[in-house]
Amino acid sequence: MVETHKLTKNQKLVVEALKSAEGPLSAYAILEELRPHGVKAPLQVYRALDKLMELKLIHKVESMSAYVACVQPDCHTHKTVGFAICSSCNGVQELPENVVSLHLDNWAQETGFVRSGIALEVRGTCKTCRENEAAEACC
Amino acid sequence: MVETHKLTKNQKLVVEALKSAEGPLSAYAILEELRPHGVKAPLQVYRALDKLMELKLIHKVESMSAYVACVQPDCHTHKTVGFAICSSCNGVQELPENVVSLHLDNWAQETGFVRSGIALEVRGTCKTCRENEAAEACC
DNA sequence: GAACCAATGTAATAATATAACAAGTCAAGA
DNA sequence: TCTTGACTTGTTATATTATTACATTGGTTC
Ligand SMILES: [Zn+2]
Ligand SMILES: [Zn+2]
Ligand SMILES: [Zn+2]
Ligand SMILES: [Zn+2]
Repeated sequence: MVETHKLTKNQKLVVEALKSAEGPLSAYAILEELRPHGVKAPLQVYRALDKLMELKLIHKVESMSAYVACVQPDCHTHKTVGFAICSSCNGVQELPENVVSLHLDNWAQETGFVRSGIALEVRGTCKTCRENEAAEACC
Repeated sequence: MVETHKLTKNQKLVVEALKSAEGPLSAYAILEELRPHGVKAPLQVYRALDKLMELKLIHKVESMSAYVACVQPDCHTHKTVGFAICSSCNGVQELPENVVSLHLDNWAQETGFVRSGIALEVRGTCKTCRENEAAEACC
C-alpha cells in the first residue's frame, strides 16, 4: 500500500473514488460522486487531482480528459505511463512499464531534448469487444 | 506534396493555417485566424479538423488540446504518432516513426488487444530552453 | 498571541467541444 | 430534366472541461 496517510480529506475522497471506479472518471463525474460527502465545487476536485498526479497515485488519460487510479505500486519511480484504450467500450488498462520500451535515447542525444516524462496512449479494440462483434456478425 | 486538391474550402483554410503556424494551435486560435476569411463558428473548424485528422494531414496534441500539421509525407501509412513537447517553451516537434519503436507486440498477443493507433507524448526540456536557463543561472 | 504558510471554500469565468437543425451542393439515376 | 440521396455547410445554442480571483480557515513557528 502506498502511503495515503499524508493525504488531505479531499485528496483521499478523490483517490478513493477513482480506485473504486470501473474505469476512468472525468473531473465532473468525480465531483458528482463526491457531492454527498461535501465536495461542492470543481476546484476542490481539480486541486486534489493535481496533487495526486504529482504523487503519481493517479494518471490523466489525456485523450479522454479523464483520470484513473494508478495500478502499479511503484509508478512514481518511472517516467513512462501508458494506457491501452478500447475504441469500442472505452475500457482502459494501464500498461506495465516493461511493455513500453522506447528507443528515444539516440534521438534525445542528437537533439539535446531532456525527457522528464512520457505519456503513451495505445488505441485499439479489446478482446471482449472483438469477440462480441464477431458473435454478432455470424448470426 | 500530399493530395490537397480534394479538400473543401474550410479544410484548406484550416490546414494552411496550421502549416504556416510556428507551433500547435488550439481550435479557437484557428477560428480567430480564419475569421477574416469568413469562418465564423467553432464547428466549421472542428469539422475540418476531424476530417484532416482522418486523412492524417494533421495531428492532435492531446495533452495541449491543440493541433499541428503533419511533417511526415507518409504519416498516413503508419500507426504511431509521437511528439516531443518542451515544458518550458511549449515547443512541439513531431518524432520520426523510427524513433518511436514500441515493443507492444507480446503484450498485445497475450491480452488480445488489437492496436489501431498510438499517441505518444514525450515531455521534457528542449536544448534551447536548457541553454537559456543555464545562461540565466550563471550570472 | 502574531506571523506565516498551506489548504479550503465559493463564485465567476474562460477554454474546449458537441448537439440540433436548417439550408445548400453535387453527382448519379429514373 | 428532374429527383433523390449523400454529403457538406451555416448558424444557434449548449455541454463539458478547466482556471482565475479572492476571502477564509487551520495549524506551525516564533
Ligand atoms: Zn501508474
Ligand atoms: Zn472493448
Ligand atoms: Zn504525422
Ligand atoms: Zn523549449
